[in-house]
Formats: sequence, structure tokens, C-alpha cells
Amino acid sequence: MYAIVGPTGSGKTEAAIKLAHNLGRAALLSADSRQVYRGMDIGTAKQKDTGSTPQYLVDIREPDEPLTLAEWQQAAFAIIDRLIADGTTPPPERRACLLVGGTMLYIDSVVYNYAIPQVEPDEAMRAELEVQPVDKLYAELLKKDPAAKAFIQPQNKRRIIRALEVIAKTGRPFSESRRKREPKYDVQMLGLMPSWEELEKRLRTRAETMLTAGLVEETQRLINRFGSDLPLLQTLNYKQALEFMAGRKNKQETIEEMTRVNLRYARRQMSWWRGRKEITWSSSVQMLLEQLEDDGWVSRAAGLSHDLAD
RNA sequence: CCGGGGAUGGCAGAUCGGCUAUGCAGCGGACUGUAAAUCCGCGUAGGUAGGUUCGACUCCUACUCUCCGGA
Repeated sequence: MYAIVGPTGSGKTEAAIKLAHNLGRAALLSADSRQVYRGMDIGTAKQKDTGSTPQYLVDIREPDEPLTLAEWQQAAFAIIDRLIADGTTPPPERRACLLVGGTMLYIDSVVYNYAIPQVEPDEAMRAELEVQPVDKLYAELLKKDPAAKAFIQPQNKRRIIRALEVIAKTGRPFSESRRKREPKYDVQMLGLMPSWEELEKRLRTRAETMLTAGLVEETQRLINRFGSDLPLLQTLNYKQALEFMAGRKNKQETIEEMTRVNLRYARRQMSWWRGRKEITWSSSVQMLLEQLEDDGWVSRAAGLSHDLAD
């Protein structure tokens, strides 16, 4: 199993499709918190055509029923188990699994087998806590779970509330849930990151393409169906499309703005992965594939999937 | 040409005779059920030349530029 990570617009999906082709029998597992929603295609740069390679966890929800991390993780585990792990799948359906996407937390939840607290969001409780001052909430959190100080910042109300929610429902400190478990799968992590100049160029071109391809119309369709206060409309690219539609920005300004916010997001993604020893980085799709050949990973995996197919 | 207002970091925009404005952008970071979310840390200033003062971005003078009104 491979995980292909990299910032938005780096060409991860393209790399994954080529790699899947080289491997022979493989499937794509999308780790993307926005591509899971139907009708959000252009703005999320969804790749519908993956050739003969199946793609999972795309278009699995309507935009008005949000998917949570825990649900996504369970769905991912179920698919991976079916494809490669538990041996109950008849050989013809078995495939090497390529986990590909930019949602860092989603990737990690599978690769490191996060034990996500089985506590569903409690809207009533959240609303109640929301109106209280942060410092009070933070003090309460530290009293109940002193170790939380190491990873929750004093002003981060949303995460403080989540931590309090978990403590209230489980009676255990939130910090306990961060323990690492044994990984379920043997995952090879590959990173794809072109130069920043190259990435900026790609993102600008992609922004232009999105507008030409009908990003505005797609946004309008979402508004028509779900109303203009749909939270998902605050997503990258859709938010900028809304500004354009409201006449606050012209087309050129919108393209620049889209490029800028995508670059900012890419920076945050890179800051998540920077310094991870287990990721092998490449600066182009070509390099990534060559590196795999050189290290014998492809042939090994190809042999494996060949065995599986027998 | 006359009168009046302004000149502050990449941009916007406050305050103050000695003590971090702030926001956006930029750079770095955190992250276990909203994660394309949320949050934290860090640069870069005071048009030019003089003067007053222990000390000037802050007060005074001149100059330059600019905006508004009037010729």
C-alpha cells in the first residue's frame, strides 16, 4: 500500500493514476475532505476520469450532511480491508491500494491508525460552551486534563470545546486519545512537491481553468440547492467564486486571489509534512515513478499483486 | 496662483514627547470527530532638511509630493 501526499495542485492524482497503471492491479483511495461531496467537482479539482482504475471515497455524500473524520476513517478502513488486508476478498477483486490526497489529518488517521474518540459531536453542548469566554474554557480543560496544555493552544476555542466534549462523554482525559497505535497496514509514503515557482504557475493555470470550466455555475447550483449559507461554500475556490459573483472582484482579481489562497493552503500542508522522515519526496511525477523503479518498489508491489491475482 | 487637509511597514489604517497599535499579505509553527477548518509565533515603519528637547514618528520652520476647494 502506498500513500501519495503533497500540496494542492502538485499533481498527486496524476501520479497515482500512472503508478496504478504501472502496478497493474491497483485502486485509488481519495483522502480529500471536500471531494467526498457530490456536486463539488470543479472547485475541488476532482478527477472523475481515472481510466480503468477504480477510485474510492469520492462523491459519497451530499453537501448538506457533513462527513466527519471518524466516519471517513471507518469507510477507508473498510475499503482497504476489502481490497488488500483480510484475505476474504476473492483474488480478482484484490488490488494494491494507493491512498492519495491532500487532507493531512485523513491520511495520518489511516497511516498511524489513530484511535479517534468515539464521541459524536453534540451540537447542544457545543452551542452552550461557545458563548463562554475562552480563558474560562481553557482553565476548565487544564483542570480536567493538564496534559492537553502541550497540544491545544489557549485561544483555540473550537479545539478546546471538542476536548471538553470528549472528556464529558467518556470521563477520560482528551490527551489519552492521542496515543499512537500499531499501524494496521504497511504503508510506503511518497511525497510530491514541485518548486514553489512551479506550484504557483500550476495553481494560477488551474484557477483560470476552473473559471472557464464553470466554477461560477457550479457554485450557483450549490446555492440553489442548499442556500447561500451552506458551510461548505466557505471552501477554497468557492469562497472566491462567491466574491466574484457578488461583483466585489473582477475576473483577474479572482484568479489572483484563488492562486494566493491555494498557495497559502499549500504552505500549511507542507508545514504538516515537513520533517517527516518516512516520506520520500519527489519534485515531479516523472521523478516519483523513476524513484520507485530504482528502489524496486514497483516490481515488488507488482509481484505482490500478481501473486494476489493467482 | 491662493486657501485648506495629508504624507506612518508590501498594502490599508490608529495612537503617542520616552512604553508592541491593529488588520490583510509574507515567513515559521501546532494539529486525533468542522481539518480546504481552527489556532499560535515572527519581520518590515514613520517624505526630505533643519530646529526645540535629556529624549521627536509625535512639537516648530522650510522644502518636496499629494488630495480637496477657489481663481
